[in-house]
Order: sequence, then C-alpha cells, then structure tokens
Amino acid sequence: MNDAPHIGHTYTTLNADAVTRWHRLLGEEVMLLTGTDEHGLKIQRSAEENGITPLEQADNTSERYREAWELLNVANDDFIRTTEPRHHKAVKQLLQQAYDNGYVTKGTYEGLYCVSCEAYYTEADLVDDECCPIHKRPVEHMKEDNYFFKLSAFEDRLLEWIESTPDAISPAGYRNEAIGLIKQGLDDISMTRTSLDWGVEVPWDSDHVFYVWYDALINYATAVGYGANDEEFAKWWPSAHHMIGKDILRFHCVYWPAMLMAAGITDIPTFHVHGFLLVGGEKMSKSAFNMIAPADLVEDFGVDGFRYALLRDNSFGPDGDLSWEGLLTRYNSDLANTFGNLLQRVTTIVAKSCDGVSPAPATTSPLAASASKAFTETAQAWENVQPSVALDATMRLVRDTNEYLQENEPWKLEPGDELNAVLGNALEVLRISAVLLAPAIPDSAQAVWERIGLSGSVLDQRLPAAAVWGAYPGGLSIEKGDPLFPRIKG
RNA sequence: CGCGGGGUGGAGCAGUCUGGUAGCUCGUCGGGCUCAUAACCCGAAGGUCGUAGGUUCAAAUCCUACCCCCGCCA
Repeated sequence: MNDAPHIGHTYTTLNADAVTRWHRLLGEEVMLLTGTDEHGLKIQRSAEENGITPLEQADNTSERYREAWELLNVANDDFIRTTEPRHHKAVKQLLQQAYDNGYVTKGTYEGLYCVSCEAYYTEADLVDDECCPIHKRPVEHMKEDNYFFKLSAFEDRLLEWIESTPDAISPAGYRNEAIGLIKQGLDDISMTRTSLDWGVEVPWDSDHVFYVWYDALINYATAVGYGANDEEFAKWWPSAHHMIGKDILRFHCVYWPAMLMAAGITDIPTFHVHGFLLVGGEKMSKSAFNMIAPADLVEDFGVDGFRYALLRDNSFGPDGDLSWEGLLTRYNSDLANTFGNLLQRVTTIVAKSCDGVSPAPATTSPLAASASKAFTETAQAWENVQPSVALDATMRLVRDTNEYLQENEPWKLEPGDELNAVLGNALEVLRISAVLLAPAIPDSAQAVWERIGLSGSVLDQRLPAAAVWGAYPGGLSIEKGDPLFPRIKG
C-alpha cells in the first residue's frame, strides 16, 4: 500500500467484515484480520519524495487505513503492519525454514534496470526506444546476486492441493485460472533484493532484504501466532480464509501456498477471489478513484447505506460496474423504500391503533414460510461467500411483508385480534430481518431492534434460533422515529 | 491463438457446472391503495440469451468456428 485505501480495498474489506459478522451470528469463533504491507521500493521512494523516513511514510499511510476501517465500522480483531517486530520475526522464521529445507538457491538476476527507479523492467514495459516508463531514461542491462525461491519444485504439489480440494479457490473461474497458471509451468522466482534496504533482512545473508511480496504474504501467518505462539497458530491456521481481489491471485493462490509448503506447513488457506469494480466499464484508475473516495460515499449514503449498497450491488466474483447512480438506486430501492419504509409503516400504525404497544405475532402466518425460506437462502449465500445473494434473499422477505400489509390493510382494521396478528407478524419480520441484515448494516439493524422495543444487542443474537418464527414477544413499547434511511434525491 | 473473464428485454445483473415453458432489481406505461420516506401493491409492454453451424425429443445452458469488450503476463 502506498496511498489511502480506495474503493477496491474497501470492497474486499467490507465483504470480509460482513462474512465474518455472519459467522459470529452463527456463534462461531472467528477473527478478522486486516492491515497494511509497508515494505518495498514504492514506499521508500514516496518517503524520499516527501523528505521523511520510510517508516514515517508507512505510519502515515497505515493510519489512513485504520481510520477508513474505523469509519466503515469494520470489526477487525487485529490490524497487522508488516513493519512490526512480530512480523519480521515470523518472516525470518518461515523463510529460514524454506531455506533450510532446500527451496532457496542463490542465483543471478539479470534484466533491464532503471537506476532512477531502482527497478527492473521487461522489454514490453519500455517506452520511447528502451526508456523506462517513469523517468523516460534509458535502462541498463544489470546483473545482481539474488536468492531464488524454487517455485518450480511445487508444480505437482500445488496441482494436487487444488484438485483434491474442491473449494480451495472460489468462485470456480478463479480456481481454473490458478490451475492454468500452474500448468503453464512455474519458473523459480527471485525473492530478495540488494538494491534497496527497506524490507525484512534475509536471516542468512544480511546484504539482502526480501522482495516485498515474500514478506507481505506471511502476515496472515504472523497474525495468528506463527513463530511466536504455536498453540494459537495451530488453533487458527487450519481454517484460514483469504479474501482477495483477482489482481493478486497469482501471488496468493500460487506463490503463497508454495511458500507454505516449502516451510513445511501443510494447511493451505481457502481463497475467495473477487473481480474488479469497474467505473464506466473500465478498471478504476487512481484518478477516477479519488473522485469516489469511500469517505465521500459515506457522506452521501451513511456508513450502513454505503456498506449495503456496495455489498448488494455487485456479485462477489465477476467484475462489476460501480456507479454513484447505481448505489443511489440501490439505497433508495432497498433501504429507503423497502426496509426503512416498512419500519415506518408498522411503527406508525402501532402508534395510532395500539397506543404504541406492540402486539405479538401469530403462530401461523404466510410470512412464517417466507421467513423460513429467507433464512435458508440467506444462510446458504453467506456460507458460499455471496453477500449480494444473501442480502437479496433477506430483502425478499421484507418485500413480501410490504405486500402482506397491502393485502391485509391494517390501517383499516379496528383494534382487536385481527389487527394484532397483522402487526405482530410484520414486527416479527422486522425482528428477523434486523438479525439477518446485521452483517451488512450493523448499526441500523440495532436501531431497528430498539425501535421495535427489543433490548440488548442484535449482534448478540444467535442463529439459527434467532430466525425461528414467533420469538418477538409483543407488549413492547414501540418508537416511531424519523426515517432510518431517508430517501436520497439524485 | 500466451493465459483468463465477459457479451441475456431501455440500464445493471442472475441463470450456464447438474439441457426442459427466460428470472431479479431499476426504468417505462396502465390501474389500485392512502398506514408509509411522491413511498407501497397489482397488471402490461419490452429479449430469436454476440454471430454461424452442430448434438438432442428439447440448448442461454453441451460441442465447433468466428466477431467484439476487458483483465493478467515479477
């Protein structure tokens, strides 16, 4: 990372947060990790440009990530920085292990080198007759001693891992892509540098630092105790899941498993890969990104409005279009018109016809079947890491309830059993849907929870019990407030 | 042919693995309701599922060829 988090980082992190929150509702013990990788040439160069040390540069950027995730209500359990001592220790241990196991060899790296960039380029990168694309200066033919990781030794083992583990990499398209990458043949890769010093020192040769990727990937292991707490590591690592964008598939789904194997670690994480968010059909560029910083969207839609719209509007996996208009339509349609409006309708009628005291749901209702179906589909979708599908399934229940009100017209009914049943059923849907939507819109789900008179935290509910029809007690004091999700004008 | 992804009513997508009356949200048109955030509900129009072949009783879905868009190739 070398800049403020953009919407691509945000998309990955929010999906991870929502999925994690779902599993917490299921009562599972889960930890969510995020953080910043802080080594490498780009950081060092930015620091020089800004006249500060690389660490100061990293401090600044890392802080912006922390702030972003805090703003977006991401409930991460840890935030790792690759400059931390615990990480350096883990990197050295893991790669020393690979070295000891014979998977690291010394060799010579040769290529076209730009002195100003301190980086190698391939011929395809060059512009204007052999000049580097950044400085427009001629590149030189350079050789340096490097340590190479024997990636080529892992082709068979990598294929065996993927082919024997159906859900190793999902969605399936990315699994096929990884298989394709491996089958094309893997070359050994240079994993150290002598041309810069902003990195993790190679334990067996202090003239070298590890190339940034080879330290960065290890952060996942560091955070769960690799090299420091064997019990912790043994507890968490076998069920590690990584959520990544497709741009870093090669590193994560090919190099990283091979590194683990080289270090003698047999448990390989499960990978969940998503596509790009495209703006106007094109991948977001830095400049376009700055136009739609997450903080700006939070300002427009609120934290939960933004979280919901982003998670719901794009399928996890394929590339998707992202537009302000699209987010607006999604927010208005689902949150303002469907969910928020249902809350408003129900609380108003309870206030008018029931003196603000809620009725209990009936034991049987057409909505009970709808709720049951919604839970099943929602749960399945979260399990499959398909947040947009999950949210759609939940919202189906809310739509059904708006229809139910239309059919039963509680605003026309006199106080009595019939009215109580209709309102109680609608309140029960609000309770259930608040729980099911909590992973995406935690604060708003809590607000709904309180407006329908329930105490405690919606986050403390446990599924599947909390989704069973009939748990709403009734007799509670209902609060009719301002619209939770005000409709936003385009 | 380096590898991979995609082309589905006006828009954005799902469905393709496991062939069987083309689904969702939005938009448009008509109607209803009036509790609600000009919201909600019902109905309708609108697609030969990129093109051309093939397999099959049956193809968006399987096979072949081609066209177009996009991403990756420390």
